[in-house]
Amino acid sequence: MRSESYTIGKLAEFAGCSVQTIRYYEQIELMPSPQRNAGNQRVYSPEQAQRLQFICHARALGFHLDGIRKLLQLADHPNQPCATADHIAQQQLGEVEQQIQRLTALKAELQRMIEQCRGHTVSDCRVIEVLADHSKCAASDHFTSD
Amino acid sequence: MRSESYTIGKLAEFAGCSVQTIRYYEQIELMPSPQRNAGNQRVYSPEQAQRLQFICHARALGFHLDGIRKLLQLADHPNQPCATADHIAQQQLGEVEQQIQRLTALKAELQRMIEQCRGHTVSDCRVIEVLADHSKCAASDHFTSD
DNA sequence: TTAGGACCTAAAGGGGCTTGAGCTTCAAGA
DNA sequence: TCTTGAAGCTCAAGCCCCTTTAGGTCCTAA
Repeated sequence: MRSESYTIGKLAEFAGCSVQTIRYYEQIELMPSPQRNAGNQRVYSPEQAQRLQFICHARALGFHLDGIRKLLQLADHPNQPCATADHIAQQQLGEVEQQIQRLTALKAELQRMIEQCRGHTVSDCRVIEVLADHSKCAASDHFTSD
Repeated sequence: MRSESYTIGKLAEFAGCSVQTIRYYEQIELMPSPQRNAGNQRVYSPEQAQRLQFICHARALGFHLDGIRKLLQLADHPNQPCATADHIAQQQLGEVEQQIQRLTALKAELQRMIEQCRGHTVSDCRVIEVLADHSKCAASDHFTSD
């Protein structure tokens, strides 16, 4: 086994995911089936390691596996225009921004709930009160979004 | 059928969830099995409607069903101290804050990626380049978090 | 009466893994 | 050389939180 090849464990460490996840990616054909050694264990090439790193990085950025599949196809054809990649990234950015907005609204409401908790018994606890009664929620707009 | 009772459809509308979701909550015993009318259709009381509203509101705030189950138990015992409810809400707030931090970092990276895309062919597209090479990612800290 | 909307059950699907059972292989130390 | 324990293997099921599908029954209004 040459130094520039990886066992599945080393590859997982390199790319920052779990061994099981790698096998899962192989199963759904996001990663190619690698070579095997004499004992039937997977042996990965540096190119395959790169590919997995790409996938894991994109996942960490929140891309869906579908989007990643498209990006990988693009990466395999470097002479095509990159409008599609840009589009996928833009879409991802949009989703992330929406999610941040939504979470920021939730954070405000949670904070208000917690701050107002008069804190003795459940019966005068704002946390439960607010959850029980939608109208006591100051910023109820976010329920309609998404 | 009295005016203050709900069919499952009306209840779904009232609480802001789907009919199937209500049946699912019944199945996992988050909602009680309601009475049935002569035609075996579910008939909900106002109390049950309140309970579902509580659940849906909490879900909209991102609480897990497990946490909601606990909150519901608390709500059923109004004379207990509310520390547990407060704790669950605090925990939820912490998770939301972390998520916002993570997403904000991702947003910055996505924006940088997109802005730098020189935009002609895939071979000089920063989107793909950055995804392929972790070291080209300026703020790579967030991969270790969580 | 009839159309069509709302309801029923049971089971499968989905996304993206994770866990578990029950095995084999590898690498390092005694 | 033997042993031991980590790492690997396959296949299947589980997880979260629903959603979808199939194939029916019931209700309501025209």
